Amino acid sequence: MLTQTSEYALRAMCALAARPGETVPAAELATQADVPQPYLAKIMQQLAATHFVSGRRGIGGGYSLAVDPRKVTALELVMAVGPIRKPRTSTELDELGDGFKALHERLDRAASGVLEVLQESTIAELAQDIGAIRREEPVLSVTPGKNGASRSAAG
Amino acid sequence: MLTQTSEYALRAMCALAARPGETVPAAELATQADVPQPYLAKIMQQLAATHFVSGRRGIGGGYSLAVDPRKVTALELVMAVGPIRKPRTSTELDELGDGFKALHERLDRAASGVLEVLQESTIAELAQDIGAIRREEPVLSVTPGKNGASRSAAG
DNA sequence: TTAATTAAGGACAACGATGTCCGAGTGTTT
DNA sequence: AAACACTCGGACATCGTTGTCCTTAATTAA
Repeated sequence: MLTQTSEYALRAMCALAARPGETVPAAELATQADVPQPYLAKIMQQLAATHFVSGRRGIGGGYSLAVDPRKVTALELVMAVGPIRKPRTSTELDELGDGFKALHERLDRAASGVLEVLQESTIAELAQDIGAIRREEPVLSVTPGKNGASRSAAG
Repeated sequence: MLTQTSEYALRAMCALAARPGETVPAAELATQADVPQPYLAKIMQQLAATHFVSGRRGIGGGYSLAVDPRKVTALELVMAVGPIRKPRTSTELDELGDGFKALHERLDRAASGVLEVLQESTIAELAQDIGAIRREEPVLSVTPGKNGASRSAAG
């Protein structure tokens, strides 16, 4: 029903929604969203192809939001990265015969519950608690010395 | 979340629960539950290994219920054929940082909804409507004539 | 222009879910 | 007992998802 990719996409999108206007590299998003970096890159590609984010290459590049997070639901995002298993139509139920009505009713009700939760949740709502992660240093420059490593994290 | 195998297992188990005491071949269950025959065989194996059903080989063999359908929940059955994705514990939520609380709360709520539906449904309840399928001829013996098909089920 | 940085895109590997097949075991018949 | 028919049980193949890697393209700084 809900795949791993779905959750990765939601986390990354929320992390991005917490930085409105900013262009964030995929590597940084992967760190904040706790997603394998190469795989998140793949997911971000899909989100860029479906115009949820826009990617910019080169120095200072990265991904930035291309939509209003208050108007995009979690369901739309999940559908963008992969087809979601929708509950059966009543027509399909008839095909199987009437014997499994009780079973299919319950299964479909469970599936509908998941869809509703996703439908009712906007990206902005899901990302509302984020911002706490901004307290930490985003990414540490690993270039050795030169101007002196100022990476004492415990501030 | 809920895999195809889960649904197959539930349908087959319901079909079996509608024939208490009987030993039904996997092929017949596959027909009634509308599941690919060779694949259902594999699922029935798992259900036999987990002692939900007991298999008997040879002529007149098949599968029979090994549990009380009123005391087995759909959740137990689903877990028997494959691990189900359970909601995160609050401890795991802390590991990821506090930023994604709202997101994970909703996702877990959706997952919990599915679990609850499965938990609240016993096999007996799900199979209550079955029996209608017994009106139809179960499987037609395709062996031509000889001693004549004496297996007219409609008594 | 050259070098550095970053996304875009495709090829490849690993894994589980799904689907198919053949051998082992059981009962019937001779 | 031996041969045979029937059915389960485990091994094999296929497919999509998940995850990694490498090459290419675009953008910026020097």
